[in-house]
Amino acid sequence: MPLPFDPIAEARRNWEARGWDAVDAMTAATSITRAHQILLKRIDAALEPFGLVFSRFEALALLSFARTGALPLARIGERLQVHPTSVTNTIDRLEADGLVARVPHPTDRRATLAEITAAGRSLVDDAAKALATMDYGLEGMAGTHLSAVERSLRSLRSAAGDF
Amino acid sequence: MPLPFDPIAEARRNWEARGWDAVDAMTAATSITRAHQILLKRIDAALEPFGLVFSRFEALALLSFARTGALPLARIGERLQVHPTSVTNTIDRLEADGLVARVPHPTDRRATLAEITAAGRSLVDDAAKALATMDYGLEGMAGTHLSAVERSLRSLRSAAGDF
DNA sequence: ACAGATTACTAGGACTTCCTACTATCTGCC
DNA sequence: GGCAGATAGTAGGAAGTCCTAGTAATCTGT
Repeated sequence: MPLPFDPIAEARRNWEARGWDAVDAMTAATSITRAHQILLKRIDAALEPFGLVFSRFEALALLSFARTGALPLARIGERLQVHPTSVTNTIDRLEADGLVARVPHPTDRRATLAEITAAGRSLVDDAAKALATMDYGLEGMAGTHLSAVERSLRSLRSAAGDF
Repeated sequence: MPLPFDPIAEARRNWEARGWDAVDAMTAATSITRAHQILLKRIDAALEPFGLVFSRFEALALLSFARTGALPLARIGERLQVHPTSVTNTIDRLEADGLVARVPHPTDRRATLAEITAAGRSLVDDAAKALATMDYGLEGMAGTHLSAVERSLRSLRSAAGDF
């Protein structure tokens, strides 16, 4: 049951009426928050048949691209930009499902490698196809808009120190 | 410690090499996810001195704009696009901090109104100023990019049935 | 008038993420 | 060598979100 008006446009009007500043930033930030919420729900729904959620899919995909199919957990956290403890949790789940295996690092005894299994490779490939089919939750968004979003957010990520 | 490369651009290369589809959608979706993560962290940090997080701030701001300063919880959930149980949780916290009060709906005995208190009004105003000062986490993003993001995501929100 | 469908809210539980703190290990420099 | 500081991973805990299920009240159609 959609609202009869755009709630973000309405928030903008309220903000302006109150004399609060940075209205453009507020609407952009709120839009991003809501877009994330929509996408995550759609993507997780698409991944549900595979027993995955987006974060686990991302980790699995990353491992599938590694030359040896294995990476230290710390490396995974850097690439996916998540907290070390989140990586532990993600890999715990993937390991419990037999999609990755923890193996000791050959030279650094502090480190643990997560290595994708054959089952993991097979699953991530099917899951990627399923996600592509539903355009990662963005179906209906024009290609020009996709590029515009990616381009605009790149400066934010860069300024945040991602790369 | 930034990565020496853009992890999303790198993901794009890997996706293409593997022959996976919807690469533009993948990069856009991943960018939105990451942007949300960055923003939420910055915004919550800015709200921390006020004892708020973004979701509680949004609820408080919404109530401050209501003509009577009060709304049924269901109305709040619709406007903020969150699950009813999340509203209960949000209002629980705000009520515990004396920023809103639950009052019975005058005509519908199923419903409960959340009414902003004087303390709540004062706090939300200060918090809004603090958020404006740091541009809702988007400082450094050009105005044209802000508008581009908002415009591009509006079609997504509309297609998702928000309004 | 009234039974069935709908709506409002909340309790309990699952899940994900982050933070702090801790152990084990490695690295750089004296 | 050996010690201080950095790095890798995990346990325990807090917070937020959603889902399912359940109670109470209201609305609807006949």
